[in-house]
Amino acid sequence: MKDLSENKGRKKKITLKDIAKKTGFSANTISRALKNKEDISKATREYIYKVSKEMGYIPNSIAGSLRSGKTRTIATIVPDISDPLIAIWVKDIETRLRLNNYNTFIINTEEEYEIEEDAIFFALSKNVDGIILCPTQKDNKDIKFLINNGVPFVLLGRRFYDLETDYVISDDVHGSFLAIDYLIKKGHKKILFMNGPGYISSAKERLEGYKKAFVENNVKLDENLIKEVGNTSGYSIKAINKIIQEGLEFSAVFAFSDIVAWEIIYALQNIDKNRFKNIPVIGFDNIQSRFFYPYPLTTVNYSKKKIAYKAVDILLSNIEEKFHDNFKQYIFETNLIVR
Amino acid sequence: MKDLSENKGRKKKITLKDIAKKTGFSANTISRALKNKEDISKATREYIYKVSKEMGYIPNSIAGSLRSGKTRTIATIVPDISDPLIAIWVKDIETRLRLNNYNTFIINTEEEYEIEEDAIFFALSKNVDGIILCPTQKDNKDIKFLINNGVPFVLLGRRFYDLETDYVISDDVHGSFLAIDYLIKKGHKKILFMNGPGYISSAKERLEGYKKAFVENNVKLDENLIKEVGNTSGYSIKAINKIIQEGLEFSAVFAFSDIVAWEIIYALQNIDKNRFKNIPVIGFDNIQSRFFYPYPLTTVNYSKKKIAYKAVDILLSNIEEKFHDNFKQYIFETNLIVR
DNA sequence: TAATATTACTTTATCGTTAATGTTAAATTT
DNA sequence: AAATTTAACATTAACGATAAAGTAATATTA
Repeated sequence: MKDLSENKGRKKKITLKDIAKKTGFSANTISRALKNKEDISKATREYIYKVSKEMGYIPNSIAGSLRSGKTRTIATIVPDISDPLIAIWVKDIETRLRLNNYNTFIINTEEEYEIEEDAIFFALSKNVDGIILCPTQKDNKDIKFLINNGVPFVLLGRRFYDLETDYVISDDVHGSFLAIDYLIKKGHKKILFMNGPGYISSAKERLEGYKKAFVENNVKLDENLIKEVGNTSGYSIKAINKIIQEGLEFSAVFAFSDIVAWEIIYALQNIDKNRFKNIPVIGFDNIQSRFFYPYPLTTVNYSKKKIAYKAVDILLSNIEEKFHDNFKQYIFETNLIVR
Repeated sequence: MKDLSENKGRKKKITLKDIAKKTGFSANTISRALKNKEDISKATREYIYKVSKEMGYIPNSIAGSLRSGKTRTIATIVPDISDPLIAIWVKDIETRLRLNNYNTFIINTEEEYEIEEDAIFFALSKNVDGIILCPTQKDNKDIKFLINNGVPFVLLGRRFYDLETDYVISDDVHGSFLAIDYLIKKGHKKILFMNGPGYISSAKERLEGYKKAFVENNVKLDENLIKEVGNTSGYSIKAINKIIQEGLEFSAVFAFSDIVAWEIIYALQNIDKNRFKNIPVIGFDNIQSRFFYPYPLTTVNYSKKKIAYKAVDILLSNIEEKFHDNFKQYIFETNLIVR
């Protein structure tokens, strides 16, 4: 940071060897001194620190990783970093990892299994110490591969029923139940459920909570009101337009996510502001927890920070402990925020 | 992906040597075959491909990088990945890089210069081929360091006036001018400007556009209406509350970003829905371009995808060309979206 | 005081790949 | 038929760090 010379080409990188030559110690001693290992005298350590700083030494962690077998790098594989929920998760993951001297690279799967598979192989070829994965769930071969190869990983937000893995999720059944219970107690019986794709575990569980609320309130459930929407931008708008065109009746909407909820509200306003103005729409995830959107959205909340941190903590403990026989499976509580 | 054995420990990784032993060729030949280099017969190449697939070979790119000096990895250093604008940028960056067989890791600086400096050193120690950086601009020592060490990098969204670098930004002066010109032509004279911190180039330029619009419309500008807000969540809410308590008069608001605009609208609604209902608030960035929020926000738009892609393209061309004497500086056009 | 332990190092080997150079047999040219 | 080129490999060394094992001087203990 001090040597602002005129040299425009890439400078020769300083290595341990260079510091060794300058100080008269061996490269190994330099390494051990800079890594605060034992068997180095205080004077030597301080001297080596001083010289390496003067020389502008930047350790080559690639080389270190090759030898040590550790990269202190985690792959975070998610559907889409530009989804606000994912972005919030990833932010907290990155922060938590950084404070533990780990770093992460992000890969977006775009909810495509092939990209997920590529991402995992890519991660392994980069010798990551572990993987945080929000799986597409369109297949589970790659997850089996991770299990069989003993790669430390943790699932985020989704889980498999036919595979034992570590995971961190929100209590989707309960969250969904709370939302529907609230609506039913407000007198709604025809609650349109714009759920996510059925192969995603969180969608399965939110459906379970939806049904449970009808059963517990002794209200008959109309299966026609249960819809599945994709997660591409604008998908829900088209879906709700079609639903309304087809003449389906409903008095409230429960959406798979806040994003879907926004689209529904957006679409309903566009179709007929007055006609739908008394139709409550409830979302999921409370992505407003860190933003202040002027539109008050009732939504199912849970601590995204806790989920992200827990995922990191589980992964790092697995990496550092090496062996774990009992699976670490966390389900974080959900509550309803009425706005 | 096929060997789903019961082995729970981490499996011995297959190396080029293992394939060499199995096939009878040398490790070098295996490497060259798998990398589609020359001087390998078609039959040999196909045979090696087959065997390496059967053995479940995953290349150790750490080792390859150490030897070749290339990592095909880019560091993306941004203030906060959970900011929707940044998340959109980063998504497009990751996609574009992935399609070019590069990958990226993300570091959040939280707008702190020390973290930015750490991030850059971290990136260099990871031997990245280049850096995409949205700088805090609280200092520029690290940028000078990058320049002097010939590290390929490109600035995203912000630029320095006292340093020649590659950068990609939006036309902030013009975007800001458009917004204010629109408001003035609507009859507004007291336009509160909730700008970003003054040391950020985009804030400087938006202020320039703000002033320009007053000059060109021959309207006297009240310097008291120019405020700077921080970028932590909720900051603008507190700021606008204070401004209103102090009795400052204004008939319209121009915000540094959509996020700030949302907070302003949120706060105004909270204070007195009726009193402020005719106060237009204009944002910047059009983060709704990929979402459908039900609240119509007038905002300055530009192509976030073009900016992100251009940043990647510049960086990769710098990496691959090695030498570039003329700086690549792109300013993308802005327009006003009235909602 | 001899035996042992400790301190503070050094030396050597190795991680897995790939760049650079070397080799051999067959094909081509003269 | 001798000389030269080419194809298709193999061998060696190196990237830069660190783990493991070795060593010499000094300190401690029996």
